[in-house]
Amino acid sequence: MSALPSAPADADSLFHALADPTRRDIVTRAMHGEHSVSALAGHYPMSFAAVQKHVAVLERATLVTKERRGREHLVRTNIDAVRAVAQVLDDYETVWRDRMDRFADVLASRQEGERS
Amino acid sequence: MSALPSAPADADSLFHALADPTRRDIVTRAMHGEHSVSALAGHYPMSFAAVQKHVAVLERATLVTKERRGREHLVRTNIDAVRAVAQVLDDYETVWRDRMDRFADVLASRQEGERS
DNA sequence: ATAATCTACAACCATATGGTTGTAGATTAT
DNA sequence: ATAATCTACAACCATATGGTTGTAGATTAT
Repeated sequence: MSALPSAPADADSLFHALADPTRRDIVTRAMHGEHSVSALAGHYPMSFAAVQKHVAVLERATLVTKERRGREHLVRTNIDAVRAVAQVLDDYETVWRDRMDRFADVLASRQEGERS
Repeated sequence: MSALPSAPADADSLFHALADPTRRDIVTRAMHGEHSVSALAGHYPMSFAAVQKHVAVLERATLVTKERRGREHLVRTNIDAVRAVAQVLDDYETVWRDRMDRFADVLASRQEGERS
């Protein structure tokens, strides 16, 4: 569907980036619209530098991108990276489901055996 | 569907637990069947104690459960916790989609205005 | 009974992480 | 031109993290 403007980062960076409530909140805000780093910083009880670091972590994980507009750097969520993480989890789900199916097969063939 | 044998942990613990390749591998192995902690430890180039710590992190995050069988503690993946993480990401996806829909509406009504 | 196996946990260490303040470079506003 | 705003980054600090070895308690095997 969408082109790949930046290949998603490794699972390590992605999960680590999402393992912080401030960063998850930034991802949510940056989905609803563009925000400068200082606009974002205004929402959190910490220094601008701290928020800037959080944005940098998200950027390294490809979860957000920054576009320079004048002296501001607008932060935007990269939904493809979110989807990449979801994909990892869906893969787990698939593995689980396959295993359940095989398990059901074994049970079924056992019942066949008992019946005959 | 499935009952809740243990309420999933907070998103912080869940994402953090998944942000390590060894732990993700343990989750995968423990989906395919039960493994004792030492059986798991055999697969990784680190001490038993290190693996035991990884299992403890996964257990605190509710991603695995341990059931004692004799002197062994069998580790099993809790698929509901995996689903809980997937849910968080699906929520992002939903928010994004809603935003896209509203955006499309705005564009459509604008075109209406131009046509009339 | 004794030895071996499995797990838990303490103590320790190096590095990563999340926060701080301060300085400096770009850009915009006055 | 000068001041204000926005961002980047260095230096620093306390704590968390991922690893280690060692000790000890349960359980199983001999």
